[in-house]
Amino acid sequence: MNKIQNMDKQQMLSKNQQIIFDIIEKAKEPIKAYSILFNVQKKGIKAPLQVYRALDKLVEIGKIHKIESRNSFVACKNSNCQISKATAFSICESCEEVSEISDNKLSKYLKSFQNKAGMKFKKYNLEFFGLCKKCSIK
Amino acid sequence: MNKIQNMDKQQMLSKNQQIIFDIIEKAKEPIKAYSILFNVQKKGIKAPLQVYRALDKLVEIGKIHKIESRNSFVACKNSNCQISKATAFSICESCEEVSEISDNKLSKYLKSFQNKAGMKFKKYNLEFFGLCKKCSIK
DNA sequence: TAATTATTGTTATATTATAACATTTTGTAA
DNA sequence: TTACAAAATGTTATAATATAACAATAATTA
Repeated sequence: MNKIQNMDKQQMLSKNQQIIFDIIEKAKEPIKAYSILFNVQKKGIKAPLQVYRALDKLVEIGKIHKIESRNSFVACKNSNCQISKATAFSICESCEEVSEISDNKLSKYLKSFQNKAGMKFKKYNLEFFGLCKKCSIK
Repeated sequence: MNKIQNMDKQQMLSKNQQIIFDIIEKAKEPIKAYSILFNVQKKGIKAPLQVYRALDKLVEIGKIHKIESRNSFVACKNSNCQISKATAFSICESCEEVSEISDNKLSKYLKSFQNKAGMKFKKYNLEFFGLCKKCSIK
């Protein structure tokens, strides 16, 4: 029995997937693959590839997202999987705080957006950059 | 005299910047840093850092954009600098074709978007993924 | 002309990610 | 319940992407 129940998204996670997901979920900020590796070495996960394989799977099933501009990973905050292929984040360029944006209007607008070239979109990722409230006062 | 006139965007490019910009502009597809390096070695640019420094500058002034999900670079298709901080691309997951989207409604919508958390955005990057026309027929 | 800033050159190294192969575990269906 | 297929794991090596640190030169400005 290598699968462990995880109720959140009706998805069974394997041992390594669960270990790595737990690390990411506990982290208050986006976390990088090699930082995850460092954190799980005491649990027997020794090689980068073990981490990357779990990350790939977790991204695929929408439990985590990759912040492309930062090469880092965050747990999905939307307990229902629905928007795992439609992601938006705000990123503070000063403190590097990242939050997932859930705005129905925005996601509706972007989902319905169709390029003039006639491309059918399956997925999008949007990253906003600026200063968060805290950093803009300073 | 280390600066060379470039009329497009009223921006003087240095020797290395111009060499590297020319490569990117000529390329029909997004091009990666080390591929650029390979292409400019005959012109005396030998080290990755020389490429990355030019890329950083070119991104900063909006002559090129980085496709974050692909770690690659494309020349900006909008001759006026205006939207260099507001970028949108469509990416074919099959043939990897990338096109820059210029849609006034979209950019207007996103520029005016303000996060509920009160963050002021200076910049955004949006990447759509799917199949281009050609690939969706196959 | 001096001072400042931007750019270049160079070596070394850090960071991020995958290839290739062997093995084990899990799910499925005869 | 066995056999087959699919998914996950373990391991070593290496590829690909990016930056640190330092020295020198060129361009701009005061």
